[in-house]
Amino acid sequence: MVSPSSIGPAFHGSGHAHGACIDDALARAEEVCRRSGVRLTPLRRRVLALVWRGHRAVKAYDILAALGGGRGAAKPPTAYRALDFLIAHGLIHRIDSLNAFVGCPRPERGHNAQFLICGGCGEVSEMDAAGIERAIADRAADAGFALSRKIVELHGTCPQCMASP
Amino acid sequence: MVSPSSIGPAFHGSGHAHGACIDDALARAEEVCRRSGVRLTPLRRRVLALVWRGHRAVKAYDILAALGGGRGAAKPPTAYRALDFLIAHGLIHRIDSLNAFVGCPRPERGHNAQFLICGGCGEVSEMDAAGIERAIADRAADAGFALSRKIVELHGTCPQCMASP
DNA sequence: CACGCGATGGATATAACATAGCATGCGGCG
DNA sequence: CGCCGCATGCTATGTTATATCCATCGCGTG
Repeated sequence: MVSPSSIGPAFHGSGHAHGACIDDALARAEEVCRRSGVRLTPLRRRVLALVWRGHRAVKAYDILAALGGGRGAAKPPTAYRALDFLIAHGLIHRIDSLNAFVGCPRPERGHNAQFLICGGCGEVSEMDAAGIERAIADRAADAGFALSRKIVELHGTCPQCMASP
Repeated sequence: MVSPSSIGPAFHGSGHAHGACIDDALARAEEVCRRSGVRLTPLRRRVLALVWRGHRAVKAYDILAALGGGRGAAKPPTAYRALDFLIAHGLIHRIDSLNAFVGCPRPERGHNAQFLICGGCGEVSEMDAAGIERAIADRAADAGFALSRKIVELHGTCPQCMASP
């Protein structure tokens, strides 16, 4: 069995009960914030849920549009501030090559991450591959380069999309 | 001795005759275009030279500003079209995490690339590290994921900037 | 030459992404 | 109460990128 938000190169495809993923993510987020002594306010919670609408990267302005349901539409800073908070606490990741955001399935762990991004279905899968990290650390050390942020975004086609074009 | 545009984790710092890097890059580009049967027009050449102004990533709108020297300023599509051409022919790379562009020191080879990006001086160093490529390919294969574009952008501090803060 | 054709790039407009700076409300605490 | 810090809202603006249309140029062919 595979838990709903398991990490690793597990692509979910269309056939899973995604509500559980969202609930799980929100529960983990509550816990992370509680421990850090920061507030997962209703707005931040809403934004987090929106990012978790699927296992795909979500654009800031799509979140903004979803927020602004009522008459007064939400303004960009509202969305970006919430996103910044969620990133700062490791609850979501920014995918630079897409200008978009994806939920982190393991916010409780300070971990390195690499992303597999399917061009077919848009699904993003987060990995923490020790081999990749090691290769990067080795090469940086050779160069005398002190690493801070490591961006590994791998575009391609997931197994499901390979099977059904 | 190190050639001006050698590949690898060689940071250039401020003390090198950069004119040679530019000349070298332009000469390589001429050769690449000649072989591919495409035209390195004056505009494209100018943009390439501008990207090579230093070993740093250059923003599209900075190029645009530099182009628009005369009275009628150049328009965005002019710069983006030239940049797209240069990317398509492997003469420059886009650094997604910076929304910027950097010259490729080895346009003649279809190679994989990883970037070391110094937050101190802004210098970008291109590598082709077999170990990193292998680790990525292995992990993707495990996941049944067919890779297309691989983005590896490593932010941190270069040896020179570590030495002189 | 006249014509058509593909490549190039100029002009206008707009879309998409992101931040600055300031005002307001609210809860905690001395 | 008076003050502070935080979260959120607002206006405005800055930055990055693309769509669409059209003028031009070089070139091969009828």
